[in-house]
Amino acid sequence: MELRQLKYFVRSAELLNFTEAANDLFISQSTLSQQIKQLEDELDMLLFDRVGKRVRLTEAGNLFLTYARQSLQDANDGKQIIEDLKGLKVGTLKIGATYGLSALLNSTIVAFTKLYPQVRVAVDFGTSEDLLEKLKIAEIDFVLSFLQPPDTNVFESEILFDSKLSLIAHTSHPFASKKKIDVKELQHINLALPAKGFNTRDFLEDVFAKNKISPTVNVELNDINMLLQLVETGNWCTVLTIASASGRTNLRTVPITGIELTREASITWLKDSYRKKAATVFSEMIKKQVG
Amino acid sequence: MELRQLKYFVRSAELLNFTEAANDLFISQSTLSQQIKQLEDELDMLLFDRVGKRVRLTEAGNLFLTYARQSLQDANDGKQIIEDLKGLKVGTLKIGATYGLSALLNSTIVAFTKLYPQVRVAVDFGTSEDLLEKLKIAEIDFVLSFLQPPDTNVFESEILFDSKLSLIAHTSHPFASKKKIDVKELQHINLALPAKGFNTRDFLEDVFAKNKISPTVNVELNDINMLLQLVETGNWCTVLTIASASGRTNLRTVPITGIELTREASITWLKDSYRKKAATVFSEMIKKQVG
DNA sequence: ACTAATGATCGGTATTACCGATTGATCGGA
DNA sequence: TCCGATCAATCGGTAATACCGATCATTAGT
Repeated sequence: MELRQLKYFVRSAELLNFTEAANDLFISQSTLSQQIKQLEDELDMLLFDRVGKRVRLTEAGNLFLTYARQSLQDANDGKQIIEDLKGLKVGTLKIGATYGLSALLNSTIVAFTKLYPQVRVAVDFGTSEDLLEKLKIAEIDFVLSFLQPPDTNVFESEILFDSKLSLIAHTSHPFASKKKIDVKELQHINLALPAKGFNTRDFLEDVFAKNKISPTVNVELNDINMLLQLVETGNWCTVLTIASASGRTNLRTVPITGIELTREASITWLKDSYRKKAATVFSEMIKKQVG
Repeated sequence: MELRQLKYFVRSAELLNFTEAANDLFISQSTLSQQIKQLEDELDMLLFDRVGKRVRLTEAGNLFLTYARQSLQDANDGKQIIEDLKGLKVGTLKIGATYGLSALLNSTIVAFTKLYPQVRVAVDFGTSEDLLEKLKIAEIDFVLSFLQPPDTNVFESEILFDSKLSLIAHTSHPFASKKKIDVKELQHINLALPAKGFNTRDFLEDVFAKNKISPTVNVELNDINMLLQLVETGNWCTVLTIASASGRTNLRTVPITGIELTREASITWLKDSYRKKAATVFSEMIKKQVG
């Protein structure tokens, strides 16, 4: 049994005339006759009652017709869902992102879902390491992070934009009004920083070590939003990329001088792997947004 | 797109291993690979994500899988319903019968539905002419009647049993206790007969004419059951086949002598037409019942 | 009785499903 | 780090079959 035969059968059952059905299907009458016969042989049951030059559906044919139609319909629906996917009318986009890029991500999500409201967007926040692991097993479509993945055999990265690390303080904080701040001054500020393991934190620790300074870290958190909320109380400052604080009007970013603190935000894909349409489109929107 | 390809795709999606799937499907790995590729080409969309020696479903593949499964399921269900039909687990049996055979019909229906409770039986009572018309356009599966259809090019008949016409009287009626009655004696009885057009009535009229007798016909009815109920009042007698009165204990049948009044009950099919299984089985049950 | 219409059948051709062998790549273990 | 095992893709050849045109048999309508 093949869909081709079902198609021939259904059309024949509708027209109850093999010759017309054959023309309608752009095949010869003999082919149609043979294919119907083949289907009947396989089912070991007559589907049509040939009486004279007329054909009628047998009881079996009538019963079978429903299922044949449905089978064709389902196959067609499958084809259609693929077309919808091409047009981004369905599907789920799974994004992995580090907290530092949540601001950028949020605005892109808003724009994306406006254009493609039927695509579900699932965001997975986590550390770069965790996210790359998930990317490896295709649990997510791509990763937005500041980390450049080392293994270029498995991953494929593209730099989105540069974002300098800077001091982030609430407007009420004494340092908020400063034009700039030297890296060594960080020692005199109460800091709330991302927990160890966070890429930015590890990067910072490296910087601190190299500059032989040891700032006061009162609080460390594994949630950037909570961190920023703490900063908004005015009790602490933090150090993050400028992009991290975008959208929060009551926070000020103060450039840190005395050392190069540029971080490269990048998008990372699984190398040589199929990229779903929604992912490609979304990444293009991100690039446009930052470019 | 063919069911074969969908079958290959589904199994491959389940095992996520082309080699195993190919073995499972009893085809070569190369064939499987080609067929999957062909399906992907038609959909213009990758269904599998080939990464290294692994295959994963793409988002499109995942979406398509549901429909592919359903399409296969429907085709299979169609096949199953045909099998059920062969085993008489579904379907409708449409029987045309003249009233005279209702008693026989009833008992066979009881037996049939006991064996095949899932087959619906629809009985169409009417005159032989009406029923044969319906048989011609396949509205019913066969006709049970006393009439032998003249057109043997269209119809195909088989005699089920002989049933003599006899006088039917209520136990309280004076004639009920007679052992036999001569055809000429009918003139002295008040008769209730089937309406003109009914086969038995037309046959009787012919007999009356040939014997030059004119019995008193007080009542004529186009409903045999009503006719028998009238007879049960004791006011009238009627003339029907013995089979017609079977099952009614308060009626007596009195053989009519002096003329041959044998009627042949027959089953009539549409010639050279497909006979549904239920119809064949039912007719065999009738033959067994009368044999 | 004749004619047009219809489905089945037959022989031949083009397509294609299928296979085995091979290649290229990857993975896991020694 | 190398080697063998594993896996999917590809190629060339073969067998199966979908398809066609021609023809035949039957039938419905004139």
